[in-house]
Amino acid sequence: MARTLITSAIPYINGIKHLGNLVGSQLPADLHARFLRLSGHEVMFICATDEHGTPAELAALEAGEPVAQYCARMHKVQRELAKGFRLSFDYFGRSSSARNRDLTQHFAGRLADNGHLYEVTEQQIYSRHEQRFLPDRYVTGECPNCGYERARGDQCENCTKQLDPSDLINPRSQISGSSDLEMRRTKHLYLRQSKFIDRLDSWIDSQSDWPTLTVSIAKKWLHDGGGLQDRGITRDLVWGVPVQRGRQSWPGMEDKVFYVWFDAPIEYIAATAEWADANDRPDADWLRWWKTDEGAKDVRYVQFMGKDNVPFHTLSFPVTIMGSGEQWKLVDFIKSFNFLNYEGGQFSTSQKRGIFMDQALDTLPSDYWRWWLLSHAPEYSDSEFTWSSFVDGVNSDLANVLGNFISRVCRFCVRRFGSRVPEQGNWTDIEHDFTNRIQAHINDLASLMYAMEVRKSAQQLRKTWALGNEYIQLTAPWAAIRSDQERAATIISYALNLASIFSTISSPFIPDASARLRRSLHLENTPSWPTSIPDALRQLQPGAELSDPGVLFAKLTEKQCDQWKREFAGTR
RNA sequence: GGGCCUGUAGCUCAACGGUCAGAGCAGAGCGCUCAUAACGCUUUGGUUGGGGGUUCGAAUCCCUCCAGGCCUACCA
Repeated sequence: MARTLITSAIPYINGIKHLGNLVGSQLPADLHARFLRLSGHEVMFICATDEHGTPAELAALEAGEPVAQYCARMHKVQRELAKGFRLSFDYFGRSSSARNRDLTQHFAGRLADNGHLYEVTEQQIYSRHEQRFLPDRYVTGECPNCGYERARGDQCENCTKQLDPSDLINPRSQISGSSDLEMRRTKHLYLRQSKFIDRLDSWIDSQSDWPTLTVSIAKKWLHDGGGLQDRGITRDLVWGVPVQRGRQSWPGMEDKVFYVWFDAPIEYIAATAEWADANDRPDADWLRWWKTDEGAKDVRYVQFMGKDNVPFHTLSFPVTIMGSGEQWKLVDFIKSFNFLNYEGGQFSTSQKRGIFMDQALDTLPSDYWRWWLLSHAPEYSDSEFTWSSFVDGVNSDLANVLGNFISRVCRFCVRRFGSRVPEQGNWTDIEHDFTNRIQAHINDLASLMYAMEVRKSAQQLRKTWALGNEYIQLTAPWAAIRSDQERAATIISYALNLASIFSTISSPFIPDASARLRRSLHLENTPSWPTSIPDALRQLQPGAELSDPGVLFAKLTEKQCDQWKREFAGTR
């Protein structure tokens, strides 16, 4: 059996994610995981919260909570929202877990043993008032270049000049406003990424099928300027994985933690271990997904992420893996996404602009969002959410094409055949023709789904749904039943079987509606992807009960659309 | 500043060197009345951002200009 390991970029802990975040990794990853499971693949689908780093500390501070407590609370919130959107993770872990601590320290130890780490003593801004070191961007002051007063320590937003915090005139802490700052010496560990340029280069070159976006970002980092630079992997923070060399302490590195981008991707591995722990399974059960020398040779590993995450997944994390000298699985395919915009601007977490996951679920069931977002996924360029487009898409695709097909067939059956699947007689040329067309459509759909062509898959699925209405229109059972009861029975049975097929092939996009439809057809909710459509069209037993599923998707009104436009116009 | 990406019908997007540049939505006409006033059929919309070049042939390759987006390594 084919095995696929799927990871979605892990969402940061400091708040509720917006729909742009959702469509950029977790949702398409879920689509792929659901499709592969339907197709009989063994799937391990992993996600987690990314909990370390300065923004988490600051968010906790703002919330007036200890950071560990804040993260635990926000993890639960994000986990519940993921459930609300029906994201079918096998495990939703935490980068603050003991498993990730141990693995992160293990990797650091291996890298050190293999000579890939070195110590650098450098000057860093320290705030005496807050008793903490400040990351460059948390220092603000006057730009020496253009005089802009709120320039950040890493770059001036006004003139875009790259800065060093020591360049700033009248520097102060962005966090407290305090100007009681000084330069302090501090020692950090650097990862020799530069040593891996050639290896990374040939590895990336060997990936002939990666998306342009993924490859071009990786290549730019690899070769621009002086080429890939070494990167500091430790920070002077409290909240994070304590710096250790495996199980050993690291002299001179006490009170330091690993950089969040060092431990975050390791959490993909750690979360799989957390999955094993949570299910009382031995280590071998998670290692067989990750170690090629412990059973993972046949695993295909696919990552989903937004384009901002690409450098860490194509370069830094692979260096961690390669540098360990151990047989950890490298990624086989990276599916990266552009950004989703909102009503002519950007979705923004910091400005709280757009629609956030909790608000979305309070407004409409998850299937509505899943369908629109996936059918408009920003695959090849940024794409745009507007309420009008959302309402049009939902009404046209879900209510009119799919929902109405289900409704007209089921209700006809309930009224004319007493809520039982009628006998399916011989097919005419019409049925033979439609069966061929349906088969071709579903074959194409399967190819697109396997290739992770998200928008095209949605388009193809919609085309397949439309065949249902075309069939009903052409065969006109309401006319047939007046003169030929048996013919009408055949038509309705054929259409009901088609509805059953739809419930299966649509389930990766709209799992709830699919399950509801299966309940009305009294089918078990463990479908598998149909390979022989002629057989699938004779699945339902004549005489089997069925019930009216009701309205699967309510049409959205212009009034609602206007209201939402107003409601979500400002910031939350 | 440098790099990458995008610009195609009113809207959202396909086509990535080769039959009249396609699809959905919106618009128009016809049909149907089982159904969520839904559905089906037909149909109107494009000098492919501007200009130049390469080629037998360009939306597609090259140059240039214009517009938008993203990244630029201590936010994640």
